[in-house]
Amino acid sequence: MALSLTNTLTGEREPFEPQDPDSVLLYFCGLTVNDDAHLGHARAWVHVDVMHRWLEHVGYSVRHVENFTDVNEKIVARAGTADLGDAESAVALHYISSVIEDMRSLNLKRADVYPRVSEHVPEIIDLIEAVLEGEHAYESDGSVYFDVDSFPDYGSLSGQDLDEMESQGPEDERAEKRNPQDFALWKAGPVEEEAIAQHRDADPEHVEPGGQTWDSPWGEGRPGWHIECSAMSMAHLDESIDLHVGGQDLVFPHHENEIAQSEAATGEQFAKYWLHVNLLETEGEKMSTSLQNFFTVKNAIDEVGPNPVRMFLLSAQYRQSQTYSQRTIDEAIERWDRLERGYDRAVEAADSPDAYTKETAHALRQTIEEQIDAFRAAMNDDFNTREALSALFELVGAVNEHIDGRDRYDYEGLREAIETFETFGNGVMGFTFADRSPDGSVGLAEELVAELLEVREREREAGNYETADGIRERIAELGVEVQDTDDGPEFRF
RNA sequence: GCCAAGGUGGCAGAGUCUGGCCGAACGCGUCCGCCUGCAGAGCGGAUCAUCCCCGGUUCAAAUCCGGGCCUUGGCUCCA
Repeated sequence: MALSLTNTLTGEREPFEPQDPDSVLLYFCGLTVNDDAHLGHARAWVHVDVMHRWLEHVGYSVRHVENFTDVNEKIVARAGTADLGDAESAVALHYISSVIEDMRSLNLKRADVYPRVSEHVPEIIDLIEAVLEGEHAYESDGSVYFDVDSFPDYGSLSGQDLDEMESQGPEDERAEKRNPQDFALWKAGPVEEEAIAQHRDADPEHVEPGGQTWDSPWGEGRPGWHIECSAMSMAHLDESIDLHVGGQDLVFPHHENEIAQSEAATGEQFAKYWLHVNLLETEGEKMSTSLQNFFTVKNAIDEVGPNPVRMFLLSAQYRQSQTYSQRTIDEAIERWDRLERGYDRAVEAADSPDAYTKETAHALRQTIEEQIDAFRAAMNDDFNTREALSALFELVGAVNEHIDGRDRYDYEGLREAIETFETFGNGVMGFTFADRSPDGSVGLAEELVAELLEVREREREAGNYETADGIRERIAELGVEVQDTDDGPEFRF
C-alpha cells in the first residue's frame, strides 16, 4: 500500500508522488524565535519528525530544511529585556539555542539545514528582484509590495476570495499600497516605535526604533515576513519542492503569500503537497504565546518526560485538532507506561531460561504479522499515528497474553515482537524504550536498589510487612517502581 | 461578515476520501474476578455510543446528498 496524504492545496487525499521517485524535499516552517517553545510547537515538530522518519522507513532519502525566523519585530521588542542584550541577533540566538535544546530533548531527528533569515538577505533580495521583474510587485517609498491583483490564483490555498479579504499589514502601510491586500516583501527602515511598543506593551513615546537593517536596491530596510521561507526553501532545496509543512495557523496569510511570491518569481509550482498540522487546544481555545495559556516544552519534559510527551502528541492524527488538559496528559503517561512495560516484558521473557527456540506460539506470531501490516497501513494513510499506535498496543496485549499464559516462551516470536517494537516504536515513532539510563550512573543505582530489595525480601519472609512496605514506598518516592512477581521482585526507574 | 476545519461512549480519540467486515478500534477511567501478605503490573469480565439535529439517496449510511444548529481556527503576530 502506498503513501497517500491530504493536500491542503486541493483539499483532497492524494497518492504521494515526489518529483524524484527516490527522494523527498521537505520544508518545515519553523519558529520565530522570540520566546520559549510551547507544546503547540512541539506538536508540529513531532509530527514532522514522524513524517520524516516514515518517509525514510519506506525508502525515500529525505532532505529536510527547517528555518528559524530571527528577523522579526517581536524579537526586536524583546531586546533589552530580561538580560537578553540589546541586539536583535542576540535575542534570537538565545531563543534558538533554547529551541534546539527542546528539540533534542524530544528526540527529534535533525533537519539537514536550519537556515536563518539573517543569513539569507542576499537571496531574499534576489528573489524580490525576480518578483519585480515579472511585474508582480512594486516599489513604494523604499518598500516593496507584492501586487496581489497580478496573481490570479491568489487565495486558492486558503479558499479565500480577494474581494472578501480585509487588508494585510498595519494601518500606516495602506497609503503606500495599491491594494490593501498587498503585502510587504521589503520594508524600508528599522522597526518603528509603534510596532515595538505594541509587542512590548509599552508607550511608544519611550521606545526607540530598532532592529537590524540591510542595504538593498531600494535603500536600507528589512525583509518582509513571508519572503524568507520562499528564499530559504529555494536556496537549500529547490524552486519546486515536494512537501511544505507547517501549522494550520500559517495557511493564511503566510503560506498563501509564499505561494504567490515564489510562483510569481519562478513560474514553477512552489510545493506540490502542503500539509498542515492542526492546533493544540486548551479548554476550548488555541494554545498560543499571546493567549498566555501555554505549557512550555521544557515544563512538559521536566514534568512528564519526553516519551509521554511524544505519546500524547502522536495520539491524535496531525490534521485533527487536539485537546490538551491534565487528563489527556495523564492518559498519555499511562499509555506510554503500558507500551514500555510490554516492551520490557518481551525483552525479559526472551532473555529468560524459559524462552525456547523450538517453541512456536502461532497466536503471537500471527498477531505480530497482522499488526505490522496494520501499522504500515495506518502510517500510509495520511500519517495516521493514532491508528498506528493502536497496532503497537495490540502487540503489547499479545505479548502479555503469551507470557502470562504459559511456562515456556516462544523465543523467536518474542524476538520478532521486540524487533517490531524497536523498528516502529523507536525508529518511526521516535520513542526511546531502552534509554532509561542516559547518564550511565544507573549501573550503581541499580546495584543499590537490588541490594535494598534483598533486605526487603528478608523482611517480607520474616513477616515484617510494615518494614518491607516502608522500603517500597520510600524508593517509590525516589522514582523506582517495585513489583513483586512469582520470580521475585522486579523494579524499573 | 468572509474563509477553513470539526461535532462519535465518563474522558480522549480512530473510522468518514474508497457505503456493507462499525452490533463502532486502541487507550484512559470506573466496577468485579484471578493473581498477591498488601500494593502494583498483567490477565479475564463488566460498565460505556439513538455516531449534533431534520430530511433524502440506497437492499445497506457514522460514512453519500440537501438544510439547520453548535464549536474551534484563519482574515493582526503565531507551529
